[in-house]
Parts: sequence; structure tokens; C-alpha cells
Amino acid sequence: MKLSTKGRYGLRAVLDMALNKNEGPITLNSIAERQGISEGYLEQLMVPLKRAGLVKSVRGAQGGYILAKEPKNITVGEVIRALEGPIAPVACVSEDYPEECERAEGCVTRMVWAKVRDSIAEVLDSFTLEDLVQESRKHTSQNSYMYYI
Amino acid sequence: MKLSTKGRYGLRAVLDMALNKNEGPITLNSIAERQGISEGYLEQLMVPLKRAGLVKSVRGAQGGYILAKEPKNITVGEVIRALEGPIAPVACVSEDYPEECERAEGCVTRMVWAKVRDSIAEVLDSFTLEDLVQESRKHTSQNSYMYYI
DNA sequence: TCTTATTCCTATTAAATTAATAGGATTTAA
DNA sequence: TTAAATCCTATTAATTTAATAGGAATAAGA
Repeated sequence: MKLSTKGRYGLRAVLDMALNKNEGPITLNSIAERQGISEGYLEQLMVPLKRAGLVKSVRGAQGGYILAKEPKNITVGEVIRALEGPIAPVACVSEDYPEECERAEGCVTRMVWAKVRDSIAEVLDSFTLEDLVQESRKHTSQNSYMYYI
Repeated sequence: MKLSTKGRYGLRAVLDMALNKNEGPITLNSIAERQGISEGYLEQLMVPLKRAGLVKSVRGAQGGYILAKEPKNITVGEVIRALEGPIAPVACVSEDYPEECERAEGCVTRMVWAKVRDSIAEVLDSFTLEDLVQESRKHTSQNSYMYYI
């Protein structure tokens, strides 16, 4: 019942980008340094984030990554789904294509998993990056290099 | 963000026991057959369930397993915690010993994970085995060998 | 007492997933 | 032209999951 580092690191990365969104394209190198995450691994996380339309890349020197939308229009749920796939405590209640098992009809435990799925989704969809930025500003000055995320 | 088969199979196993609780000790062999789960694997699941005080074993011929408490006094949350460990979408908000990371103080994303944890726990703790038995009875006659779990 | 059915216990293993690492190709600002 | 960056593909190490195997201990019943 754990989130993998894809979701955890990826959320920290986009939050880092939200906090630095006035600096132009952010290099993975700088995110990696601030967040203590391997740059190569971050690179892999950017692929699904781009595909989901959450970040955009700028190639070449002085390039990097920027958010494709305003932080207030990106929810934590979108980020997590882009990186971890549809929310699904078990495959048979996946948000997109539930894998019906032969016991599905009248399945009792499935009802529990569906409620778990909905409660997770509700929490994740209730936070935007902007909410997290606001929260972050409470704890650290805007120019601090420490962001506590 | 997936439950492993430990939790899924384990819950089905104890629900099977709740549905058959008037039959005396239930053998793993019979659960394995009804549920389509490897008997050897079920055996491993019984160890933490016993340790958590949810099931009791009866050794020897005619032995098997029985629930250690009434179905109405066993929640899905207890079963899942026994098998999967404390609820914790990420380690730093684990229900028992959260692993503080050096960024914990003022950490913003951690707040999100804590809410996810609480919402999962709330759902799991809101169902008892008795609730699931009741639900199951709606779908199948008491004597049917098919339980749809 | 013997047989059989069962849990108990330990070790091993196959498969899948996670979390990187490596090396070079491509692009673009300066 | 150079340097800084993303892009792309492949490989790998570590961990976890999901079993499988083989036998020891226990107890009911013939």
C-alpha cells in the first residue's frame, strides 16, 4: 500500500518547479541537487509528466523544464496518476480499465477496495500545486534555497 | 499504490472462515480450493494473522483454523494491518513509527500523505467481517458453495 | 498402536518491480 | 563552434512478491 518513489519524487519535482516558476526553464540538474534525487532518474519521471501535459521541456543550452499549466490548475492527483497510473488499491477497481475477475459479480471485498480508491482520489484531487506552494511559503522565505518539500 | 496479494488473499481467507464459522476448524486446503489460492501461500498468511490474534489454529487431524473473535469484532483494517503492516502511503507518515526524513520539519507533501493515510484507515476500519458476511448473504444462498468473495 | 490429516517451520526460488546507472545522440543559446 | 541541456535506449542491482518444497510435530480415529 505504498507509493513508489516515482510518485514521491515526481511530486517534489513539480512542486520545486512551481516554487521556481519565475526563473525560466529549470534544469533537472538543479532540481536533482535541491531535492537530493538522481538526475538520471528524474529524467525518466519527466517522460510521463510531459505526456500527461503537466510539464514542457525546452531543449538545448539554457533549456530545462517548465510547468505546462498554472500551479493552481494542477492537482496532486494528476501528478500521481501520471507517474503511478490510475488509482487502484487492487486491479479490479482501477480508475480506468478495471480487470474483471471471474468472481467480480457480487464480489464483496471489491466494494471495500472501491471505497478505498475513492477516498484516496478525493484527497489527492483536493490539493493543487498552488495549495502546496502556499503552504511551503509559510515555512520558508521565498528566497531561501531550502524548500522543505 | 497497490495492495499486495497478502492483504487481498488474506482478507478473502478470513471472510471464508467467517462464512464457514459453524463448520468447526477450517482447513487451509478447503480455503485454498474455494478461493483458488495456493495452500502453501495461505499457510504463510496465517502466521501474521495468528500473531495479531485474529485467527487460532487447531493442530492435528480434523484441525484447521478458526476465527479468534466474532466477525463483528474484526475489522478489515485489522486484517490488512496484520498482513501488510501499518497503513502508510509513504514511510514518513506510517501509522506506527514514521521514519522521519531530514526534510520532515515543515514538509509540505507529507501533509498530503498523512491525509491519504487517514482516509484509507477510515474506510478500512469502517467495515467488519460481519458487514461483509451480510453483504455476501445478499448475493448467494447460505448453503451455496460459491461465495463470491 | 498405527495411520492419516493437519498445522508448523525453514529454506529456496522464480518473477516482477523499483530505482537507478551508463553512454551517446540531438538540440540550441551564446 | 562550444557547451549545456534534453532525449533515447539499454543495462543492472536491489528489493519485494508470490510462491514451492520438504520435512517435523501434533492429534483424531480406526
